This record gives sequence, structure tokens and C-alpha cells, in this order.
Amino acid sequence: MSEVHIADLRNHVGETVTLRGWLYNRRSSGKLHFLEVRDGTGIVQCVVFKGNVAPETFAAADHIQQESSIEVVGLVKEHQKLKGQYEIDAKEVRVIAPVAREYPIGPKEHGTDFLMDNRHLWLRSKRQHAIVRVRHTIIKAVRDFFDGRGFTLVDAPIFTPNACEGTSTLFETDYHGDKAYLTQSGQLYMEAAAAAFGSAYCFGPTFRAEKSKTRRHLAEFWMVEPEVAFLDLDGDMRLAEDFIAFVVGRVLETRAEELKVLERDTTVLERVKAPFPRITYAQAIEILQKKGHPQAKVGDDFGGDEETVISSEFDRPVIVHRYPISLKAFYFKRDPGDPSLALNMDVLAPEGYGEIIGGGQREDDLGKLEAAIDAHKLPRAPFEWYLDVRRYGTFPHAGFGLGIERTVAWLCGLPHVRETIPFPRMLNRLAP
RNA sequence: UCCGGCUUAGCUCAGUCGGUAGAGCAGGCGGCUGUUAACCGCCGGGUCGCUGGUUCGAGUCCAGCAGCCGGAGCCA
Repeated sequence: MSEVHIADLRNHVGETVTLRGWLYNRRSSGKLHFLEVRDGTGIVQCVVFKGNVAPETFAAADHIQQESSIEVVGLVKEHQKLKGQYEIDAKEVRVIAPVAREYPIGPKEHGTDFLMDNRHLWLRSKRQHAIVRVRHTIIKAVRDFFDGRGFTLVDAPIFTPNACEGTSTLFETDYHGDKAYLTQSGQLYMEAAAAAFGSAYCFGPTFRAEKSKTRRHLAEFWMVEPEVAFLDLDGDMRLAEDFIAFVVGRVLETRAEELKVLERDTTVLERVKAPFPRITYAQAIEILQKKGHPQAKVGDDFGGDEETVISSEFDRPVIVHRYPISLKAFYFKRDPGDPSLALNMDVLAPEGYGEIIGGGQREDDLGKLEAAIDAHKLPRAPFEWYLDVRRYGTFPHAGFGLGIERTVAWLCGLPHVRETIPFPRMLNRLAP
């Protein structure tokens, strides 16, 4: 008699096995009880027939409460009606530990706030389980992609001494008497890493203290940021589209079951193949003017609405490049053909999921970079180490950052990023 | 920070014209040999967000506050 996981039951048909898990749901029909048991790898129906078990076991099986931990011994069979599904004909049912109080999350609907208060329990339900597994696969694919292309993982610090880009609101903390901030990006460190390793990436949490309360924002989110030496903007765009196509392909290959649970329409994901359409910022403004935003003009940044209008013109992610330099952070290189433009690019996901990648080619000229720091009214001293990247053998380089949660929301087809991370940190939520 | 909406049983919600609080699920008891958010019968369960006001009488009308949701702004 072997101990098995539910995901492996198909390999044990005809055997008597032991299963440990939690009671997910229970139905009853006279001399039959149906116990749905989950063990983290899946859910299986255990059939408790009065004639097959001890009388006291049969009576007790009808009173086990949801999420009690239990052990079932029984025969693995293919489901009588549903082909390809398996069930267990129970011989013994033992409660390992009953619930100490009624489990709060029932089979019917609940509100978001209630579920978020019970996030630690909500993770046990089918839908959340599917999302977390897709997230896992995305993160694994991200690492496999860069590792497979000779990138070196170079972790960036989370405590930083200064406001890197001088733009977003940062979380401030005390660092042995000095002010420190939680990082909003590892990018500047990746530029130093690119000089050391050629191709480098970091992957970790980043923090924004903005009072944003939208379906696309979290206070704590994860970002992957590659940076490559001797890469220009064109190469950066190719890297971004190959990368996204790889990640989407991996999820489609390995998480079909989870996407089905999430009722995700995968036909739109199957179209995500390189190359992606590329338009300039100026062309994006023209699209907006034609499609219901006549007031759009050069110099505007795009809100969620505008991103949706632009991306809905295309059947796959679209790359928008060469924004006005005035809209972008100080480190972007100017377009030699038009110095009012930055050599930057954003990737907008389809279906209104918005910007998932932002990046571009960096300014590699020491004098121009110093001037840009001054123009943005940033202090020079905290950036001395960063300027060293230009002082000691400067080189053209480019990179980008991809937000994991927005990517998970897009691939899972979720309306809000709050479900894309196990324990979200939002404007008004620090617990559980 | 601004605009709008919501707040009633453990959960999701209904509650008419201002007149003694309702359902489904969950829980308890019972029934049913194939159920799939099973079903059927019975039972227990309420500071109607908080504070104040109007009224003979407020879940219901008014004001303030709080929390949450959606959107805007800001941003990835």
C-alpha cells in the first residue's frame, strides 16, 4: 500500500493507496458519501460506500467539516462517468485533525475584501491555486530564458541610499541613523553588472509608495531587469519580443489545465510570436487622435485608457518607441536623428493589460549623462559610482524591466493584479 | 488627493410607502446507492458600520465620520 499524491493517481489505477490532504467539499446520497479531497497537487473524489467501510467510519464521514485534514485509504479507479478522471473507492477514512472552527471560505461567492482578509486560506481554493502555479511557471521561464542566453544573475540591493530615478515616491526607512529607501528598480546596478558580465539580469521585489489605487498597481511588485553590453535599441526590442514569446509559449505548453480553470481564452495568447509590431510614440499619438482621443498631442504620457486604445489596434503585444526625452528618466540616450526623442521602448500587452515592459538604450557619454543629472535637478554625489560605468571604458548598452504581476494578470486573464501575488501589498493592505 | 457607489446573520444578498428582520450558502439534526457549488425536510443564528438628528415610531429620511469597492490623478 503506497502513499501517493493526487496528481499521480493515473499511474496507480487498481492499487490500494494512502492519501493525505484536506476535505475540499462533501456530498452525500444515502448509502454513499462523496468526499472531495485536495492535497496541493490536485483534487480527487473519494467514494465512501456504506458496504465497504466500518459502520462508525461511514457515520463519521458525513460529519467531517471542510478543510479538516484527513487520511483516506482506498482503491484507485477511473471515474465511472467522467473519462480521464480518477476517484478513490475508500476503505478507511481517518480525520487527522478536525477544524477548530468553521472554515470561513465556503463554496459560494464571497467579496474581495473578505477574501483578502483571508488570503492565507484563499490560496487553498482552485482558482488561486491555478494563478500561483502560472506565476511560478512564468518566473521559471524568465530565468530559463536568460540563463539559456548566457546571462549572469546579479542581484541588486533592496536598500538604496538615494532615489534612483528621482521620480516615484519611495518608502523611506532608517538605516542605522541614515535615511535609506526601498528600491524601485535594480537598473542602475545592472548597468554596472553589464560592464562586469556582458549580459546580466536581476530579479526581485521592488517598491513604490505612490497612493495609486487601480487594477494595475501594487506597493510591492516583482521585476526582472536584463541589461546587455554593446546592445542598441533595436537589439533591445528583439530581446524583449523573444523573451515575451518564450514565456508565453512555456505557460501555454505546461499550464493548460490551470488556464482552463481560469477560463482563459488561449487563442489570443497563441498569437504571441515574434516579431511584434513596432510603432513610434508619434504614430501612437496619431492612433489616439483617430480613435476617440482627438485631444491627444505630442508631449502627453499615456494613461491606462490610452494604452488600451493603442494596443487594441494589434493582435499581439505592440512596441512603442522613441518617446519625448522630457517624459523619460535621466539615463536614457537621445536619438541621434532627433535629440528631442529618447531611445526608449515600452511593450504594451493586448486586451488592455497595459505596459508590461519599459526600457531602452542608456546614455553612455559621461558629459551628457552629467548634464542630464543636473537637468533633472538630481544631486551628483550619489551617482558618482554610476558615472564610473562611463569613466572606465564606456560602451553602448540597453536593457528593460518587466513587471511580473502585470504579466501574470495578462496571461491568466485577471481583471486586477491583486490576485497575481500570493500576499499582495496595496495602498490599504499590509496583512495578512 | 478628487469624483461616484456600497456597508443588514459566519458568507453572498433581498428588505416595497417610515409601522416588531428575510432568503440562499455555511453550521446542527434527519432522509436518499452515483453525487459534481448535489438534492429534500426540520432547527439554531441579528448592536441593520459608528455618532447624532427628524419622527408617536428609523434598516428605511437627514448630517457627520469610518471602512471597502470602482474610476481619475500618479505610476510599472
